[in-house]
Amino acid sequence: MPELPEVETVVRDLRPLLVGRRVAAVRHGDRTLRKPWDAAWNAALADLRVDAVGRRGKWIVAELDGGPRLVVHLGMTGQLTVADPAEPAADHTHLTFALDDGRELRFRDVRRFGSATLYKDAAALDAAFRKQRLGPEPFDLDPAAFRDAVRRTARTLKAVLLDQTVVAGVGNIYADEACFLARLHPARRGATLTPADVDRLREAVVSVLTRAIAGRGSTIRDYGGGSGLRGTYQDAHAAYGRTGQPCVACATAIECVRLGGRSSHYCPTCQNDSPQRAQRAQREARSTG
DNA sequence: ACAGGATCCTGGGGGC
DNA sequence: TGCCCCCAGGATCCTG
Repeated sequence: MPELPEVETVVRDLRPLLVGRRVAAVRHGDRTLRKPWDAAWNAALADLRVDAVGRRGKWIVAELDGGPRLVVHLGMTGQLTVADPAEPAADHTHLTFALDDGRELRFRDVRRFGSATLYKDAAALDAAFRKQRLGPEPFDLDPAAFRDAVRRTARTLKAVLLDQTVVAGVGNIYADEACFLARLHPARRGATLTPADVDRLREAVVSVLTRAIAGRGSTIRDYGGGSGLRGTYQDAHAAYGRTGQPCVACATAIECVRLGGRSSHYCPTCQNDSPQRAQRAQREARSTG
């Protein structure tokens, strides 16, 4: 579920509640997550203080004193919240970290596509990110490198934007929103884009993510920030989830197709990359190398 | 090598 | 009401 803006919101909410706190105890359920929680980590975490809470792509990273890194991925339905122990834990709460101030950090994930992992130090975490070839943050994208990555592939723009090795943090909502803003059809093939097209796409990604963070992300169904508060950016969506509704720019009905196994929403007028136009763009792309 | 589909899991909503 | 099918903010493995 959560993409970069939602993960960033969770991090910002949790940071003041967690930094400086120590882990008093860890409890875990018996249902396995995408990566199983190792029971040995319960003892490894005991008494460690949280020094920092951050994010890399869609991964939440808590830095603990002495070096260990607790890394959480929310998958589709994950929720990470701080709660009072008196408040009953919701179904599908898999991990509970009791804190030294009497509160609890809870990880809940209905579909169990998420994970929580403890790395022994920063180097071990870096190695894991390198192994999965996690790409750059959208805000740090090198324009030339992004042009190369997009124009080198025959995949659709939708697939490229969802590829975490190209850019980290973009998911289904913001891929559609970025394509809309850049006026590029999500089914367009990367290799058919001009350098200017790719630059426009990169700027659209940054713009959409920045505005979504300011709106605390998009709540479609499960997502809430670190305190369970809903996001607001769903109200600003121009494409995602708006099938059949009028385009905010031209009033044409938004259409939906399946790309890379994901629903992809677009305006057939504003994002009308006709075959002729795509071919022309491809010729230009070849001639400019 | 690369692109695209299947798969993991649970729950909610729509149609009959 | 019940059932069945489809859908869902993701990542990874497998196939052609």
